[in-house]
Amino acid sequence: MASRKPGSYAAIYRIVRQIPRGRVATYGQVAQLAGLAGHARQVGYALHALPSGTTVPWHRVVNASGGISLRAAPGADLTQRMLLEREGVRFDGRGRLSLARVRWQPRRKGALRG
DNA sequence: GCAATGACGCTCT
DNA sequence: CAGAGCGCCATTG
Repeated sequence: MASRKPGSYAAIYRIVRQIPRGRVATYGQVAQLAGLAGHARQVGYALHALPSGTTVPWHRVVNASGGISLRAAPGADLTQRMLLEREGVRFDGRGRLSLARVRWQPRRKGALRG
């Protein structure tokens, strides 16, 4: 099973929790922020191990295509989209969102005037 | 330790 | 912009 290895996943969950409302982040972005640059797959793997009563806004994590990746749950993708729309995220006719607009921009330590 | 899998990303067409 | 193919590496059996 997914095994309880929150040791590394903890870093991933920490990043996902930093995602504000109305914004989304890609797996690769979360991975890099978590220190797992290049290991985007592991991010998805970590989220996959999330329980139902998790406090992690996993629905704010999407793939680099700006779309929702299919998963084991037969309707989970719809749930994610619903949650995102509820936060004001607009989807394209093909079920994809404008990453250029909703992409979460984490501020670097220090100086990013913005 | 080897083989197969996966909530992905990038490049080419 | 959209679709298809290859590569990346950790987790699982």
